[in-house]
Amino acid sequence: MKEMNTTYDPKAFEDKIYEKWTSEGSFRAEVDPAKLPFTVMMPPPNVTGRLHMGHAMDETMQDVIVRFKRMQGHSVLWLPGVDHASLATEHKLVEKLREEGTTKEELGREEFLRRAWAWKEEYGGSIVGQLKKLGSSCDWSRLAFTMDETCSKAVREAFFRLYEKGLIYRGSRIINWCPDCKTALSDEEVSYSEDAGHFWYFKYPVKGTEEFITVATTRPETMLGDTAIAVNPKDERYARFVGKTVILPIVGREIPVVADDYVDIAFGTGAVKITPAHDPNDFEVGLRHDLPMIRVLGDDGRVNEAGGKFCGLGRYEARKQIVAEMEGLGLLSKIEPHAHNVGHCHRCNAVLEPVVSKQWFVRMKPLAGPAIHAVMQNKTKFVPDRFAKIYFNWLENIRDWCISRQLWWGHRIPVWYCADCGEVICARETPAKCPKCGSEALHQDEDCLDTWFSSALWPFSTLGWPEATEDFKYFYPTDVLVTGYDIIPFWVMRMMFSGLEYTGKVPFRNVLIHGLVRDEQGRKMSKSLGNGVDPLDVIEKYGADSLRLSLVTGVAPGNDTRYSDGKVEAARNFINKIWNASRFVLMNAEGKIPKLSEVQLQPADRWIISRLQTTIREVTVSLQKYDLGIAADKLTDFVWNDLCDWYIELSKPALYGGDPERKRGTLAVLLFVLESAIKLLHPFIPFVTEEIYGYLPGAEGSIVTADYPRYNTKLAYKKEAKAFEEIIDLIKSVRAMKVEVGCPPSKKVPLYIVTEQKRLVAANRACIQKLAGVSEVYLAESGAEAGERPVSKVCSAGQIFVPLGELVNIEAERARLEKELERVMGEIARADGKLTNKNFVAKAPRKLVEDEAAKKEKYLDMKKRIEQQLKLL
RNA sequence: GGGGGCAUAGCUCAGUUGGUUAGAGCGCAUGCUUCACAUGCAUGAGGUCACAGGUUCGAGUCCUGUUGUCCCCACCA
Repeated sequence: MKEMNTTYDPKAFEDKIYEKWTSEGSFRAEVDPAKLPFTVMMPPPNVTGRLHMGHAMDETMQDVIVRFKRMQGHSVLWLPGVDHASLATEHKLVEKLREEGTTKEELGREEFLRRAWAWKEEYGGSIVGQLKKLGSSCDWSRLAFTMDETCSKAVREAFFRLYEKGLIYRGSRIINWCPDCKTALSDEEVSYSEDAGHFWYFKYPVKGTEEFITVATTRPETMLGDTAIAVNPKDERYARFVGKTVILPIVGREIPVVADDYVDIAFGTGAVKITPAHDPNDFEVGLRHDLPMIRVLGDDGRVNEAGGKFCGLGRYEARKQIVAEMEGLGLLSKIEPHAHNVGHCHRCNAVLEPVVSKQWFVRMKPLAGPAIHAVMQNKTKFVPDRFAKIYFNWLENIRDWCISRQLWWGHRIPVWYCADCGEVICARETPAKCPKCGSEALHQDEDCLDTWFSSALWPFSTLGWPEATEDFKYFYPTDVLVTGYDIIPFWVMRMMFSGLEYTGKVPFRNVLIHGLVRDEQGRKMSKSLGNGVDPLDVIEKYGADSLRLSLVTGVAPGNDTRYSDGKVEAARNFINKIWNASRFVLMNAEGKIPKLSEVQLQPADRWIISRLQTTIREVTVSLQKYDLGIAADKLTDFVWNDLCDWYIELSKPALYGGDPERKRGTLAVLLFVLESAIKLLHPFIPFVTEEIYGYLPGAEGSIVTADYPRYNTKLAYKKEAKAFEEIIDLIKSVRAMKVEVGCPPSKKVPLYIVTEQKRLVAANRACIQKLAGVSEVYLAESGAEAGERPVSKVCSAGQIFVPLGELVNIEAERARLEKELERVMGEIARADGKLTNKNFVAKAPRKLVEDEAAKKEKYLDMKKRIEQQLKLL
């Protein structure tokens, strides 16, 4: 046997073990008709990114599930991948170019893309390395990238199909425009924050009168594009103006006063300036009243030619000058401070401009319906199910999805325009000529697709769809998607409707939603706060297993969790415990160790085997329900308390007692329980369990593909285990008693036990001596055998007595017993309360009533004993 | 305005379909160099489960309301 180090040192083996797994192809998924598939698609991290704590938790959860299923005998595919992250990557690249003193326009599309690919190669590889550090057991031979050939083909196919069905259209709508990234965004990519702003009240002169209509605005610069004033048709204050015109100050344009229900009489002045090209509501008003749309802000956020003399000014400079000029004209009636929600770019945080723009959209209503139904019919289940509500809420209020981006890094829109006849051609492959006029003067749409358009296809594009590949047929639909609640609108929803639309099936049967990993004070980890913790630093310090375990323990599904070094330390300490328990077993395991079935089991053996069975059942059930936190908790409890604190201590008399057969039997039990525990733990802490597995005599191959322990009724030993609990209780009682009376733990005292479990106590005499710190164990008929005034305590097995002679303080002892009596009386009263309640006896399950009665008996017995003892004092 | 979460020990959190005396980790107190482990062992203190009603034989758990707190969506120019 190789020697194990005295302390757990993850650095000594984690990397080595991952290499072994890789070289042995342990995570290779096989299409095997004899097995049930189990498929998980990894949410692809962005190429630009570095793994953060959120990823670490997400990956750990997936890995736990996947390793569990693999050990259970499924043919597991956990498919890893990387996302091209169109906007995020391009944004970073553009910044880099700026530092180099150039721009993407200067480089040109081709050169820019060449650089982007180089960037991808560099960062994509680093993400893979980080995932391996964590221990992720994914099939690297199937590593996918959202822009690889297979995925790109799927994107064109999907676009083509939607286009043919009329579910993709091009149109001029108000979209969110980022003047920094210079692209359109979808509604989901806008993050709102409350910013301090102002209301500027402008007076617009009514033509042909001396009167004014006052309007308020938060964006004065948009007045350049005003094409009407709207009032509510029921508003008597303005009724006489409807149908008249006002003269737009500075610009001089004559614009109508229209009546529209959209205007809230009670808000502001009751009159609204209408800028159809720069506000979604105004846009609608404009359509209803057939108003011209005048766009006054260009793509760079500067006023354009339509803005006359302000042309070329930045939007805020224009705002300043316009306000000043209005004031000069005496048309600024007041300024009020006003906090309002302003949309910011998800990526660069710039203030967005709503502008009218010609973009590509996906018609969402027809796609949302089936996606809602599938979840209603439980074809896909959310875990926890409360997230289904959030999902419904999104889909029921969904608006068309703007999918075009004015970017270069991404999937180019598969649409071509004929320069000669203007025909619009959507095709899977680049067309050679115009199908209408035969012209070869075709040019492809300049824009790219929203990154999420390709992500939406991830569960099947990675398997080769639209081809009916073996992988696709075998591994699709996938079993579970693991992701954070913040991604539901971006991704979960879109994969759902995409899967249903293109494959006719839900893309996954379950969605396991988790929360965010926050910092120690509960704040979101963010770059600006600088409070992010790098998982790799933690791994460096504590090892990957400790990080993994700390990220799933004490976490309830869907809830946020806080990261803290303390939690990782606790996990590390636990793993060190496992390590040393293994070391203890292996140090003693010499010679040939018999199988469990060949051994004469002792009461303690049956107890630990029984506890193991219970643990197997509980952990298996929890994992099947994706309750990782509960599973980890049960395992920790079993290994630390039952195995280490009790069974290992109980085994020592047998190991060192000099009876070779007893020793071999105990070792058989120790090895069996240890091996089972290691297997149960493996999904959570794969490295250390693999390392320990390698030391176990008789263990073959890798723990990765070992059989997951199964609950065995024959090994449940329910009765025996319950009986043995009395021995444990007895030992605890002796220890407590010694502490209570101030007897030093090192002082060995004789122990007298009055019990009906004579055989059980006798069989465990050595254990009681060792664990309770007792010199001799006597089976007594009464406390009198322990001499005059022994200290006593009742326990579930009966009553224990220790003659402590001069150590006993009569008064203290009386107080101690009285306190105990009080507690017992309380219990009796409680049980009595239930048992005298006719309704309880009649309606509660019989077992419960019986238990309660038995309990009362037990406490009555205890009461009697304590009272007797008090009399003797 | 709409939707949702959370409120349990000093702190961080678990608590399965309602059912023993509500748990864990950390922290705290006391005592232990016991031959796997001080990254440890033993013993212990600490909780009106936010509040008020209701359903039930029985509520931390289910229902209604209140308060506090956080998040998401929408958004009035």
